[in-house]
Amino acid sequence: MIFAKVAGVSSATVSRVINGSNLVKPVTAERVRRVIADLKFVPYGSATTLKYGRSSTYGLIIPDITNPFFPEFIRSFESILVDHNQDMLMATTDFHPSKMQQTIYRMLVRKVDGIALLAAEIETEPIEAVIHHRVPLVTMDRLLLAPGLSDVAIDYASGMNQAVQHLKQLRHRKIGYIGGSDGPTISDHRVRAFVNAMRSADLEVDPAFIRVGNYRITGGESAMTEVLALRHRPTALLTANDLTAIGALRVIRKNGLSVPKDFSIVGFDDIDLSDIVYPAHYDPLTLARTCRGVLQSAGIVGKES
Amino acid sequence: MIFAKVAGVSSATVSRVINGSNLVKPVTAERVRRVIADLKFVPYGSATTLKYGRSSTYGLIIPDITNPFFPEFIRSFESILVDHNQDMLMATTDFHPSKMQQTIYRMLVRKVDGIALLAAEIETEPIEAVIHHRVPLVTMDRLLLAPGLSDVAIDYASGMNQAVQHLKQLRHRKIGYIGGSDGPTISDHRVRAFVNAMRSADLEVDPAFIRVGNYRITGGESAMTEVLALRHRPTALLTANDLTAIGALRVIRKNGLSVPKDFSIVGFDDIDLSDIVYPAHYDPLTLARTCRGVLQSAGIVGKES
DNA sequence: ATGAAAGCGCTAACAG
DNA sequence: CTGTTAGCGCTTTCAT
Repeated sequence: MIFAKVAGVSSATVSRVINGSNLVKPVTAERVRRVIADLKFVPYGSATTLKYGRSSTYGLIIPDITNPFFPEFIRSFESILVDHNQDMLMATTDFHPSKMQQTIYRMLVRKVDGIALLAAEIETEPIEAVIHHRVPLVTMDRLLLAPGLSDVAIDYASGMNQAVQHLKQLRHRKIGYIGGSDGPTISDHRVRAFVNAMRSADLEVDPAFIRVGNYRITGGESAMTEVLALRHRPTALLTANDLTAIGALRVIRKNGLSVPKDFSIVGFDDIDLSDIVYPAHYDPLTLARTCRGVLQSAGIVGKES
Repeated sequence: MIFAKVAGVSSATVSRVINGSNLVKPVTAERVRRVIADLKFVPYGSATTLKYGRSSTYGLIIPDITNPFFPEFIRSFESILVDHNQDMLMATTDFHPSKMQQTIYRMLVRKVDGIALLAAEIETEPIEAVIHHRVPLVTMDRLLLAPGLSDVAIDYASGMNQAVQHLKQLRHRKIGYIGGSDGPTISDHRVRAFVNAMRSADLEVDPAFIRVGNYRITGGESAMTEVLALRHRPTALLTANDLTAIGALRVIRKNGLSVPKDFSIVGFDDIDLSDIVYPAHYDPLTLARTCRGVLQSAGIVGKES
């Protein structure tokens, strides 16, 4: 180590000083610290990673950073990481399973200490790779568990009940639902929760009022267009997430109708949007707790803190 | 290498196969590939990083991921990185200089191959550290250059001219401006561009119409509150970015006034918000070009592609 | 209280 | 065409 020679010590001593070992004579430590500052010495993280297989880096995989829910999540997630001196490797899948596979591979190469996977694409292959390499993995709303695989699930039942009750109090009876993408994914849970909530509220579910979206604005738009084409329309709509709500809203406005006069729209994320009624389902606290759950499972945050 | 023995070759050969060297007999290569797949072998990136000092990772530092401009930027940035098999280390400063310093340090430890710094906090010390370690650094709108330091600047003059001309055509004469944070930062450029644009349009600049914000919704709100308290009000407002515009909008609505009836508001980022007039200044193309500029300077993208 | 040395996994140079 | 080896920087054990 070239640097150590300048300080007149061995690299071992430098290492000890940097890691705050108390085995170094204060005078020596002080001298080393001064040289570190003078020479702007920065250690090589990769050497430590190589030696110990830990990278102090966590991977975060999200489907779509354009969905305002995710920036808020990222913010909390990163903040917790930073507090623990960990870095965040972030990647977007854009809903492409192949991108997700690449991303996971790259994260394994970088030896991340854990992965939070918020993308719903149910590709089991890359997930198995993660488990095989014993990298803690936390998914969201997949409702699948396995050794090395945790899942943080949202309590849809309660959220949907809140939303439906809220609409019922506003005297809505004909309530529709615009879900997430078709297929055997998360969205099922939400639809089911919606149907159950309607039953609990003694309201009838009209199948024509249940539409499929894609978690994005476009999905909300096309679903709402379908709804407007119906002979009998619902008077209120729940949506799988807030982007879907925004899309629906746009179509409503484009057609000269208005919220809340002609329709009530309830989103499902508590994104910061005015003019719309939200049950605070994913409120900041819940959000932070979710993050904490993710990181607890990954083992970097203790159960209490 | 334990793994290499299973395949009956040396680690060097495995390395050659992985890196696509043509010095390996096809039969051998095939056999190695099969074992790689069977054993789900994933190389240790940190070993390569240690050997060559390159990590194939780029750092992206932003002030506030809650500002919708940044997710859109991140998306483009990451997409270009992924195309080049690079990873993204992302960090938020939340406008805290100390966070920025920590972040940069951590990125140096991780031996990132380049840093894109979109946060405006003008702390020269951490920036000097980056330059000292010869890590390519690209800033945005700092308008400062140095060896190893590039800057991608936005053409405010043109944007402001577009905006002012647009408002003038709508017959506005009393146009105000809500800027970014106070102090000797970027926002200066924008204010100056605004004043110049007004002059070019032969419109008078009323100092009372020029207000300070903070690039966030709250800043737009308080500045707009001040504006509403004025005896003579402007009829149109330009804002430093879109969040500021949203804040102003909120206050306008809260006071029973409306856009565009009582005020015209023009934001400055082209975020996806309806109901508001935007000159497409940071349109997707411009955005991508900006990213490309950032990455070109960092050396991972060629001048033409 | 400090130094010497080994070893983490990879790859380029060299030897065969 | 393939194997051997050195060395990247760090930390820890073992000497001293």
